[in-house]
Amino acid sequence: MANYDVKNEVSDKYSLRGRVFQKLREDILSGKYKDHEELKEVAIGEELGVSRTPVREAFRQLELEGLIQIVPNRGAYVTGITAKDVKDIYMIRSLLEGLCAKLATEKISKEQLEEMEENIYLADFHAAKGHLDQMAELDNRFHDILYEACDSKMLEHTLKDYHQYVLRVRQKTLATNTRGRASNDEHRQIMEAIKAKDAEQAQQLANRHMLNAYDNMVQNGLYEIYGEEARQ
Amino acid sequence: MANYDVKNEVSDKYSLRGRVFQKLREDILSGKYKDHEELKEVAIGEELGVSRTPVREAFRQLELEGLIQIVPNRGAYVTGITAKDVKDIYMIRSLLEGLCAKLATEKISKEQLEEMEENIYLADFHAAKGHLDQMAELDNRFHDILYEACDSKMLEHTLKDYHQYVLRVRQKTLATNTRGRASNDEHRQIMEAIKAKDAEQAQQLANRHMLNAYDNMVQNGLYEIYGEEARQ
DNA sequence: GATGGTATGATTGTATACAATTATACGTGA
DNA sequence: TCACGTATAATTGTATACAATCATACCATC
Repeated sequence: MANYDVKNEVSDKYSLRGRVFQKLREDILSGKYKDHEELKEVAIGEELGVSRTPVREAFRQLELEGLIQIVPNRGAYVTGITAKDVKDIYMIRSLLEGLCAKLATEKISKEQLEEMEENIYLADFHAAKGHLDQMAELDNRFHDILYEACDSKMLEHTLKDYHQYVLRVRQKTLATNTRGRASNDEHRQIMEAIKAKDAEQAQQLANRHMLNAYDNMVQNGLYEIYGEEARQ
Repeated sequence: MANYDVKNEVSDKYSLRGRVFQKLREDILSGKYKDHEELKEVAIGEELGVSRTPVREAFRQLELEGLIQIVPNRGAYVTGITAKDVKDIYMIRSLLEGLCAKLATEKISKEQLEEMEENIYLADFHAAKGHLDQMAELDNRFHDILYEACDSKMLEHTLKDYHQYVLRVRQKTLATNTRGRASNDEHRQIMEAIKAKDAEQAQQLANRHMLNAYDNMVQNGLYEIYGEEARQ
């Protein structure tokens, strides 16, 4: 069996296809391409200096991500992310992160638990210093550890997808320093429930953690970035 | 705004790319291609009588579905579905179908509710007659209605993905006539809870419906189809 | 015999050419 | 003026050619 890189993020960064995919995803999520806008293969290709082939392949991936819709022989149309989408994602994630934490309580390895503790410790440090970028990075990593620790390929895959999806929003959320601290405290509680093998508690805490993150986001009015018409 | 077909299933059936995608997905899920098997573009292309281009595009989609893993400049390797995956999917679906039913209680349209009632009525008829194919078809449709009725693009998308994923297993499950009837009775209960606007009840029933479906599957030993090594 | 390097073949990555389909513009006839 | 059909252009769908990368086999060297 080939010992290929299991940690390989979906679609490599260094092929043209991968770069086109990442670029387009970023541009759609950031709002550069508006809802229902048509994406033309040659135009995108010329803009990025590549031929149609990698662009087309990226389109096929974006379609499965739900970011564009491809109509045969017609074209590709942007299906942007709306405020309603964000709300729904947090609702879904709330349930699934809870499940994930519950499963992780049984399945987590010693190494993963240690990395979690280290993560939280470090995050305390950066919170005190006001290092927002590092905070965001550590927050990402905390959740990734949790996803990996649940020992479910399916759940991990789904959660990582959603995580990616709302990443842009979430990073702005953490930029409010108080939420950064509160978030890390919640991480600590989750970690300690897992460490104590209290699956029920871990589930509830992870569940709440998501709902809190969403509430905070709403309070700070971060929906603005998606424009008025995205509002439900 | 272009009035493109919103019901368009992911990847059209009639383009070469779409057909290759469907064929490969079917072959992977049915076990024709074993775990870790390498898929070669030219070989697949020759087998299906198409060039590499549609095959490559199908590969990119399969990767995002998690059915294969593409290693840059090396190749595509099958990531089969294991018994553990099926178990995890039902666990996840149990939560999400519950959420979906809860949301649908508020959002369902009169037309959707009527189609549901008709669906259940028809399923009773076919159950009595022992028409297994129609039962399976109606079961699929019941869940699709529910997914559409929750009025959440994100949730609908995720649930449809998972539904597709386990479809092959599920159809065999319904083939046991008693489960077909029981399943339809559960559908009726869910529908009536929605009709009575009892969201909490709808959520619980949908939740249980999934767990029951899984239990039944395990009892009937349907994991066999994935071979011994798939068992956890 | 083991090790390492090079040549060769196989496979994927990308670009481009051509075919099929769809959208648009224009002209004809009522 | 409007409806309709046809021609043309634009765009996507597919096939193929070429480039880059990787795996393998073979041979030289120790």
